This record gives sequence, C-alpha cells and structure tokens, in this order.
Amino acid sequence: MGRSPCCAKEGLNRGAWTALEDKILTDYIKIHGEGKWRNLPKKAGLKRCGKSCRLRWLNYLRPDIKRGNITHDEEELIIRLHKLLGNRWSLIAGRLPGRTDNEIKNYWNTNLGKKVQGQPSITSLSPKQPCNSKDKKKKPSMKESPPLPTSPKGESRVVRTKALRCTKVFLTPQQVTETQSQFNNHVGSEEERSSISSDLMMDLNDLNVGEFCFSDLLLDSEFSQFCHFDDENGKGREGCNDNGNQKNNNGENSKKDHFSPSSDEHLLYPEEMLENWTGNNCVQPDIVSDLKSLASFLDADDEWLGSEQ
DNA sequence: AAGCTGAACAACCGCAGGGCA
DNA sequence: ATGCCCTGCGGTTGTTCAGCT
Repeated sequence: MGRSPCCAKEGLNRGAWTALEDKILTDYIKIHGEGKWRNLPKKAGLKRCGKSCRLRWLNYLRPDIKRGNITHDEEELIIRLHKLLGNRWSLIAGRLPGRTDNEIKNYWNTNLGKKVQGQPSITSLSPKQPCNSKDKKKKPSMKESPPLPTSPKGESRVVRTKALRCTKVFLTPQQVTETQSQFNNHVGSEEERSSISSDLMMDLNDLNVGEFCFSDLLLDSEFSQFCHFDDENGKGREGCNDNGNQKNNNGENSKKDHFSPSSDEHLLYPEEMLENWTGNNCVQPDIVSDLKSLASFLDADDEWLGSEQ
C-alpha cells in the first residue's frame, strides 16, 4: 500500500524554529488542543510540516516539559529501564515525567551509551553508533558521573526490543474481571485506589478482552503487587509477582518507590513464578520462550543488582 | 585569534501500526 | 479485505557551542 508523503516539501520552513513559530504553534494548541497534526500547520498558518509541529510541541513547547540536566536518579533510572527495554525511548520516557523520548535518546547517545560501552547492549547491535564511534579524544563532561558497574557475567542483559516487540499477554474476560476484583480487594479504600498512579489505573481499567504489553506489566510495579493470586482460592497463580510484594497492611502503597533504584524487588521474576505464569493459559505459547529469555535476563540482573549493593 | 574537534541537542526521515471508510 | 490517513517511534543528521591546540 502506498504511502502519501508526510507533507508537501515545497515552501515549507525547515531547521530551527523561530520564537514566532513557537508562539503560533503554542497558541494554536492552547486553543484547539493537540492532534490533527497534518492539518495543523495550514490552520495555524505555519509553514511547517505537521510532523515537525508535533515534534516541536512534544519535545520542546509542551508546558510539562522538565528542563535542565538529567539528575543522577533519573540517569540511574534510564540505565535500568534501558537494560529492560532496550531502545524503546518512548516507554522509558513514560517513566520519567517531564522528560521526552528524544531527550532521553540524546542523553543516552551522548552520555550513557559511553558508560555502558563494553557491555553488549541493544545499541551495540545497531549498524551505526553516531556518537560512541567517534570519541577518539574524550572530553570531560559536566554531566558525567562515575562509570557504572559492569555485569559480572559480561553478557547482554538487554531485552532485544525487536524480538519482543509483539510480546503480549492475553487475558480472557474472566481473568480480566478477576484481576480487577483482586485489585479492588487489595486496595480497600477509595482513597487508596485513587492514589494509585494513573498509568496503573489505565492498565486495569482499559483491560478489556484485550492485551497489555508485557513490558508495561513489568514496569508497573504497583500492578505487580496486586497481581499476586494465591493458590488457596483455587485459581492458581495467574499474576506476575511471586515475591510476596503485596501491598502492606497499613494500606501504604509503594508508589513512591515506583521503579526507583531501591525497588528492585518489584522487578524480579523468579524462575518458579515464570513457570506458573507461562504454564497458565493467559500466555500465548509462542511467547513462552521470550518470557523465559526475559526471566533469565532478570535473574542475571538480580545478581548484578545484588553485587551492586 | 583562528581553526579544529567533540559534546549536546534540536530537528528530520522513514517505517510501522491502528483506525476508518 | 483493501487502501488511505494519521500518528508515534526510533534512527540519523544537522547545527551550535565550548574547549583545546
């Protein structure tokens, strides 16, 4: 199927955006909202490609963009997320409020990519390494921090995103209902429920006879906490967390630890749990091997994290 | 002071996937 | 079922600037 060009190239501005263009775009979006990028330039009176407008808005003009240097915590988080997700910058950015995928990608390419150099990673699988390949003479950088520990095994722990791209977990309608009621049982009060992060709520509420990404499941530590289905109720363990990382009795959820460096345990999936999980109907047979690969990766990750602390 | 080099980051490009007619 | 539109994503390139020689 043919694709129409993204926009007519003639007569369009390219390159750096001017302050006036920024203002026009911002004003237009304030009034009309985001979306319909293709028509936006024409309606707003901008001589720009719709894609360009979208990019400019998302990466620079959006009011919730966090400016300034990446903090050490953010950096650690990026590294950890990259280990799990590979170059899925949008997913990584989704876990870093105020940061854009482009910013994180750039930061990785210019800073973190160097740090993890020597460790096989998804980026090393790319045909080209724009920045890493040309640092003949390394200049000290203000943003640079001490090198990261390397894996004791020296093997790749990065999930190859291409291979896992279509890895989905399918739930039957009944399983969806059960999952939601488990959630409601674990999170007793309305206030507690509303305190759960919005992305988790989306995961649960949007769960129709559908699917959710395994990677999202992994990343939603809160979700994994509520996914502990015990065997006594006869349903078997369908969920994802076997570590006993349930919500504590005080009703405190671990939202503050959401994927923080200190919340490693939420991300670790023992072999046994995976067996239960993959043995269940909710996982398509053809992705079991992917999940097992991921489990072995996580085991390696566990060791590494253990030696790190 | 001028030229060179690399870092940082903004912007572009092509592709993929979902939605819809 | 097919094809088009729209959007999002990741890879790559271009530009600017600071530090070094």
